[in-house]
Amino acid sequence: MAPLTSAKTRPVRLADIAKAAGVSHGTASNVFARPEIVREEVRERVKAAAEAMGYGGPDPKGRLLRAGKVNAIGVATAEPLSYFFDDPFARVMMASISQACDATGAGISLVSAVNGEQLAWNIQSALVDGFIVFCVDGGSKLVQLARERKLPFVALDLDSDDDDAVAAIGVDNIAGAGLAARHLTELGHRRFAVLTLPCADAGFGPTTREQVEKALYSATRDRLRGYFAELSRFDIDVSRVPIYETVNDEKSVWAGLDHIFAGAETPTAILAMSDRIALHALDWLRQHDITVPGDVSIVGFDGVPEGAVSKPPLTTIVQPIAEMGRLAVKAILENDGSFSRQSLPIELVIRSSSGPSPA
Amino acid sequence: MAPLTSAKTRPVRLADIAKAAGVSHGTASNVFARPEIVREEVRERVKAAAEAMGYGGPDPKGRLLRAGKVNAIGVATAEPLSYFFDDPFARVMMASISQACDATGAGISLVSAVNGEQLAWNIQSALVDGFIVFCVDGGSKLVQLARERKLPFVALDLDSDDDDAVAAIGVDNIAGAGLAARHLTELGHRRFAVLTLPCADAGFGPTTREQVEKALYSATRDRLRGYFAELSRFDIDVSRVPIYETVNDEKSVWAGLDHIFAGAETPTAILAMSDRIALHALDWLRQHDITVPGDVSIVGFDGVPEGAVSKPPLTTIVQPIAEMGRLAVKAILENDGSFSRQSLPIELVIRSSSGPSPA
DNA sequence: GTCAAAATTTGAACCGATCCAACGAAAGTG
DNA sequence: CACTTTCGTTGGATCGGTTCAAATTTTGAC
Repeated sequence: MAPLTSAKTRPVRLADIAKAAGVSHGTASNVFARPEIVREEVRERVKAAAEAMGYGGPDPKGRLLRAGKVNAIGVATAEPLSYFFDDPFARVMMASISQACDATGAGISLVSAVNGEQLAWNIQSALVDGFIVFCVDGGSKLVQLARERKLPFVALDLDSDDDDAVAAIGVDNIAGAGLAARHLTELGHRRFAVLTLPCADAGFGPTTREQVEKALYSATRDRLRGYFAELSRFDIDVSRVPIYETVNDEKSVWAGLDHIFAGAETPTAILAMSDRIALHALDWLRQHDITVPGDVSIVGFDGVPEGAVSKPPLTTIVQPIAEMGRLAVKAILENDGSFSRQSLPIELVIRSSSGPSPA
Repeated sequence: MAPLTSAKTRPVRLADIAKAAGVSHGTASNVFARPEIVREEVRERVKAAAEAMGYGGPDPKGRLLRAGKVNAIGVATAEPLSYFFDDPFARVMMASISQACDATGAGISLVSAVNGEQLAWNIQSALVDGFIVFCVDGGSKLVQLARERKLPFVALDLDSDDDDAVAAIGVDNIAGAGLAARHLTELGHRRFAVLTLPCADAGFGPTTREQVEKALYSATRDRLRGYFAELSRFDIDVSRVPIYETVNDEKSVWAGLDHIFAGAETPTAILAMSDRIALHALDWLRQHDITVPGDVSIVGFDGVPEGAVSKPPLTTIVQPIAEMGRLAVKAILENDGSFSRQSLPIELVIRSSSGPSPA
């Protein structure tokens, strides 16, 4: 009773079929990797043996070790994995990253974890040739982890504070935010409110300029700086502009508007730090019979496709998301070490969510 | 300026730091894998050596080979990679797959390719413990490829024809389609049109029952069968029901409706094989001032979240997408070989896109 | 029939870790 | 002080392939 294939495991290796076919493992390997250099008769014999023994082809695990290259890039975020499929910005970015990967034949590994411990492990053990890091929240920890791995990586975000020798691709958030604020002031608006992206680790609520300056995520900081710099230029007292921190979801945005419009002096213009925030705000305003842009104007940030078909279509600062994705993939794949940081142009796209101040 | 990676190579291996620290490679390995069993003094010495030599921790490539398990599951489709981020059904499915993976700490690798040659290679060389196969189009080839890899895999789709011993999770498309057709007939509708998912390899246009029977993707076949079986039961002459094949995008759906509504006898009820089709149809109808459900009723299929907030909200057959994702991941991860195929319940959710026949 | 060139095949080395049986030293026991 | 445990460390085996210089067989020319 020879214990043959125990149906549980697949202990059939290349060496096994080589022996079965009566050739060396070197030749067996060639049959799969470079069939043209092995004599037809032998090739068929090996293939037959493989077939007979239920061999599924060379195991990539083995090849990988020898080759060194995984041929896949990791995309990392500190959000839960589903972030990639839920968030509009992430989706557009991922779509362009995928296209770039498709074009070069590289695969994509999604790396994430909410729990910090787990995240570290996931990054340390990810089988990838490099990382693209989504610096949404807790970005610096991610960057830290990615760097420790000593693999090429690019951060999708330009941190204006530390030009820390970390390779990064992003936009000038300060300038972009300035564009938004300037657009609204030029339309005559003087009473503003700001809906921010997350600053602290969790939670939402009214916040202050000082708090936002401490935000983990640099884009949040820079966008507020951009808004306020421009508003100040128009002699608007930014210390009186209400700032509400959201977590980029419907609930917190609605709570923010509840809060803002409960005040005595309601704004005629809202600066939203993401299109997602702006779109949720549009819903809230519609439900409260506040017309846009009649009563209130709103400008988003990002330029996701949903903004073009919302009601009304959203005026926003569009980032060249597709281009960013493409460059990020390129930076990883063709990593020659030279790449450092790249700032891409943003653009104000005026649609119908902004109009003259009612006052 | 900072000396990040030496950019070219990273020839520093565990063995190198072991030598540098004057310990055996076994001990060096333990320092990283089971620090608690090595004496503190030694541990620190090895860590210091690692730090000094710029060692980024044990390379997963090596560990992988020894461990055998990749701890990642592959999600495969014959569509371009961006399908995962564009298609509403895929997105919901992926979100639930991600959640299940997050919960178990497994990673996700996206595997795809439009080009067949490339697809085969990508599947053969994917570093995963198993595959979840999206059987959208060209499903059988994918299943074939996945099977050859001799790894556990689950197809997300129940093919009513070949219960081919392939593990699969899906819904009873025939019954689901029946539910949709019955709902509309009970509302008095007698003039129908069907918008199908892709059948042939590419292209769209008017088609016939016979053509659809040859569809590559079983869901397309089964849904049509379900529609027609139920309609026949109500003595509707299904041979006169126009069938238009779409490719599940706006362009083909609109072309389909152009075609269908150009006919003499326009339908009062549309059976759409996906919510995506139904949603695009809703847009077309609105633009043509055809009221829904006043003039025309429409029922979708899938139950994607967008359907709940469309105008009007979509009556549809909802699949338990989240549950399917969860089960699929479970099937791969806890693969005990026992699993075969599982049919999940579908449900008719009546919203506002369906109403009594105008006639 | 002989010999060099061309075509194949072989087998050892290597990729970078983990695992484990065996071993040496320190600690505990009688 | 001899004798077991316990603890920490060692080094060889292994995971499953690819690669390449050297060996062997074929083929071709004279």
